[in-house]
Amino acid sequence: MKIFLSSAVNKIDAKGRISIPASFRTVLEFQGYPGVYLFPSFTSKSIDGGGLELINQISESVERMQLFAEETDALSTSLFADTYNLSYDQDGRISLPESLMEHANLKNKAIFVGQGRKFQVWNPNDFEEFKEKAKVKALEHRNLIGPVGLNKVKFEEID
Amino acid sequence: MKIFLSSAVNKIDAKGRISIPASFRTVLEFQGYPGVYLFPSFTSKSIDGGGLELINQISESVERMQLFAEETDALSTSLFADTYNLSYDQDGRISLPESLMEHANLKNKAIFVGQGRKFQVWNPNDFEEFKEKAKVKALEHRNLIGPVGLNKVKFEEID
DNA sequence: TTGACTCCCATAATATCCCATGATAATCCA
DNA sequence: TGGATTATCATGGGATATTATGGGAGTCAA
Repeated sequence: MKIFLSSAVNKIDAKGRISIPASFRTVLEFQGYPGVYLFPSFTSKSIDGGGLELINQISESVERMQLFAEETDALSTSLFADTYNLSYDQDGRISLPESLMEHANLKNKAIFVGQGRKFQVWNPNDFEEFKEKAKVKALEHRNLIGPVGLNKVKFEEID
Repeated sequence: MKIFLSSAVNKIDAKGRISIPASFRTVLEFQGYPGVYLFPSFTSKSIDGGGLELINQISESVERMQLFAEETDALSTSLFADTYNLSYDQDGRISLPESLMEHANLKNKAIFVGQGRKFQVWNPNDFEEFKEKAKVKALEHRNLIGPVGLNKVKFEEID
């Protein structure tokens, strides 16, 4: 499996540890590194996460931008300054940095949400709220998605 | 056989397992991966399912959408967050995640319905109901399908 | 020494593996 | 061709592996 799929609610224990879902760990290790990259989402009260692939993509796009503008220094600074590379223990757990916990409003539970080439970590309640809105938006743009939920098939006679 | 055809009612056992019809497994394996992708249907109380081809189409669609950055998060969330990649055991059984069981109102039986490039999983009773309504609609749009009763039919994708 | 962080082990719940069975469909062969 | 043998399939259940999670003990630094 090469992409982050499905979602799971896990507990944050008394020591501040939380298990990364096993299926997510499989993807991370498939990408060649036993660790995870986390940073605060720009657009929501959640944490963006991924593996080597994600961080490489980000690095590359930042470098491309820096060829053209000096102001991107600010961007890359804030991007990389708040990005953490955490390795998990043999049971697959990490302890989240305080600043990320705060940004995503995490208490004692968190939901890991697969998003294809990356994933997000949310406060479960906040995520429910977001998901409702997301569903509406997705339906609005459903025609752009393609065959999901539709059978775009043409029937044609053969002689 | 390359497409999902016909339908079958199977049992959900005490452990929550259900057999994927053998003919469906043949299609899935033809697509190159021993697993199935399932997600709640946008438009009905059923589960949409397919193989690698389906998930690749979805992934590609999301990639294309990168242009519309602000919608991307919402879209990829509603597409990937509830999508499960389940591999079946050597007897061809999977155990359905709670959230899918709930969405499709599944208890101890489910019907697998072939739909060409994908398939659906329904509560058998709900499906009967749906079929009645579908029949009415089909009659209304009969002119779009062509002569009913023809057996030489070609399925062709539309892009 | 205190607190933060690992490493390691225990455990309960769940998922998966493996084998058995009965039913049905497919094949074979005299 | 018809009857018997083989495959295939859905399903049940015991045994084993995996997963998330709790907690003890050791390490390190201030």
